[in-house]
Parts: sequence; structure tokens; C-alpha cells
Amino acid sequence: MGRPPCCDKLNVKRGPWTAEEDAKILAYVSNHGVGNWTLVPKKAGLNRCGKSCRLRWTNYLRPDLKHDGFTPQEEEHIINLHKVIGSRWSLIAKQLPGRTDNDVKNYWNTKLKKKLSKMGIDPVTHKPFLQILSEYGNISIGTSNATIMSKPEPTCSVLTGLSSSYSKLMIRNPVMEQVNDNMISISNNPNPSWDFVGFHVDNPKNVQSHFFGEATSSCSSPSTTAFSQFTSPQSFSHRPPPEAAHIPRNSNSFTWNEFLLSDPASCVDPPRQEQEHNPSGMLLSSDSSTVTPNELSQCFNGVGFGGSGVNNCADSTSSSASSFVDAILDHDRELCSQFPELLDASFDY
DNA sequence: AAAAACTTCAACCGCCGAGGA
DNA sequence: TTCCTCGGCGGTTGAAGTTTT
Repeated sequence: MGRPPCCDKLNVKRGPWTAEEDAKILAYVSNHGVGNWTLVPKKAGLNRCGKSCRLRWTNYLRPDLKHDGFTPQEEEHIINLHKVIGSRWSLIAKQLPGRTDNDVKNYWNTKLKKKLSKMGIDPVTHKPFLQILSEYGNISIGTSNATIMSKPEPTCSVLTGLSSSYSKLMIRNPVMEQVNDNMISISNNPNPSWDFVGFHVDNPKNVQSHFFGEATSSCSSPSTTAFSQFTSPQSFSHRPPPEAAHIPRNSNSFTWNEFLLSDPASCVDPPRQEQEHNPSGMLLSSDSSTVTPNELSQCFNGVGFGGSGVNNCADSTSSSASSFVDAILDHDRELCSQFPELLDASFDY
């Protein structure tokens, strides 16, 4: 019945790989090619699980892998793809030649998530925190002023039970002032504490789709509680405390390029820069909160990194579209033909 | 200089769908 | 049809390295 087990997990070596073990894998693959990993340990003379051998090969030893840092173009592409398909790391990695799903996942978890959070962008929903607040600005609020000592860094978090119409918003109380019609400012509160803000939502389904639209796809836990973190832009680290971080009220109006191409250590309020470059507040590039079918198409077709630079997301002439991409686009067209209302600009994936 | 805190990332874990026996 | 493994995936862990206090 069935196949024999791939290895005796109790008696195989675990932990870091040695150069000698790497050499054995490389020698084996060069002679026999890739396939049937359960046989590899025995044939290559390794006391490792076949699964472990496959992982070592695919994540580290493959000759086509890049081992250098991610480029700003790759960063932007990861963000764009994550915005569309969530934490489907293998799919994202397939659009980035030389990168593995593990690479992309680690890079997202250690760098990009923090970058977005420091911008005041929720890395789960890809929406500016202030937009999320404004979208639900008609909620009734009552604070209990509870102090949360165990979360020193995030400036704002959302806790919610999706089955309930009552949610909690945890805010490290910043000082917020309106500058003009288009701008508000957030400055450091010299005496920050954590506030719990409870609010009722008319339609919990809306909250789920907007706040936590990806939480269910990115969390393996069956828990019904989602936890997202936000950090307001005033908390850019390693910088002197800004007098005030200005955020355009129309927070859609900045581009990832401008932020990602800048050094985080010297980054100066990207949304503000964008506002200065574009005082009208018009959208210059991709909308950070919604994705149209056309944008989806552009983002997928724009892969390949042939050197087109910062605008590769819009390079729809690329020939690197995969069958997966075609399938998504076909499905998208089908949906749009059946449900024209999906073309409405307010639709969020 | 030392300790603590933080970051990075290779490796592991557990789940799932496909498919072999 | 059922049982089981394989291969692949996303999430998590923990050792090592780095930075900060």
C-alpha cells in the first residue's frame, strides 16, 4: 500500500549543511539531474532527508540563483504582486528570475513589511492607515485609554473578531492636526500611550474585505481573530524626530518607486515629496489601494527585469507572461463580462 | 568592553493536492 | 476505493551576525 517512506526522520542529520554535503548534492544533480529526491540521499551518500536535499538545492545550490541583494525594481515588483495575490511566495518568486520563494518571503518579512509599516501602509491590505480610518470615519468611537506596554514599536494596530461587529483599534496616540484641505500632519507625542478605540461597523463583511481581505489567505491559523499592525510615518527610525510628518489626505497619490528607490535611512516623508511634486493630489502612478484588471495585467506582464527600470510594472510588452498569468487574466475577463460592476473603480481585490 | 536588543535567513514544520500502489 | 508518499507550499523557528545601549 503506497510508497515506502522517503527517510527515517529519526536517524537523518539535520541543521546547517556543510560544504561537503553541498558538493555531494551538486555532484549528484550534475550527473543525474533533478528528480526523485527520495533517492538522492542514498545515491549521493548523504544522511539527510530527501525533502531536506530538495530544499537545499532549490533554495541555495541551484546555479541559476542570485545571491545578491534585491534591487529596487524587484522590491517594487514584489510589493505590486503581493498587493494583487497576497503571500503566494512561489508565484511571486516565479516572476523574479533567480529568486526563490524563500528568498522573497524572507525579504518581505524582514524588509518590505517594515518599510510599508513605517510609511503608514498596512502591509496586509496595502492601504494607507489613514485611508482605512477615513473609510470608516463614521464609526462611533469610545476610548478606554488602556496602556499596552508590550508593544513598543507599532504605532497603530487593529484587533478584531471577524464574527463580531465590534472591533478594537489600538492607537499610540499621535498628535494629529489638519494643515489644509489636502494635508493633515502627524507629530510625535512626547508622552505616548496606547489607546483602545472600540468601534461598531455597520457591515462586518465590509470590514473583513477591506481590513483583512488577505488575512485569511495569508494566515494558516484557523483563528478568527486577525491582527494587523501599522506604524505611522512619523516613526521613521534612525532619523531625528521630524517636526511633523505630512501625509496627503489623498494618500493614493504617491508612487512606490519614489519611496523604494530612496534610502530608508535618509528617506524624507515620501508622501510629502509626492505631494510637493504633485500638488493637485492627482494619481501619478498605480493606485495604492485598488487594482483594476488592467493594472493586474500590467503588473504581471511587466516582469522580466530586462532593465527597463522603475516602470517595468507598466511594461506590457514583456513576453514573460506565464500560463498562470494568462489564466488569471482569462478568468478576470470572464468575471468582468459576467459582472460588469466589478469594473467599478471602487472594487478591491 | 560587555550585555542586550535587534536583524537576517537557512532550515524546519506541517499542511495540502496529486498521484502511485 | 483507500491508503500512503511525494513534491510543493506558506508559516515559523532559532542560530549567527550586527547594532545599540
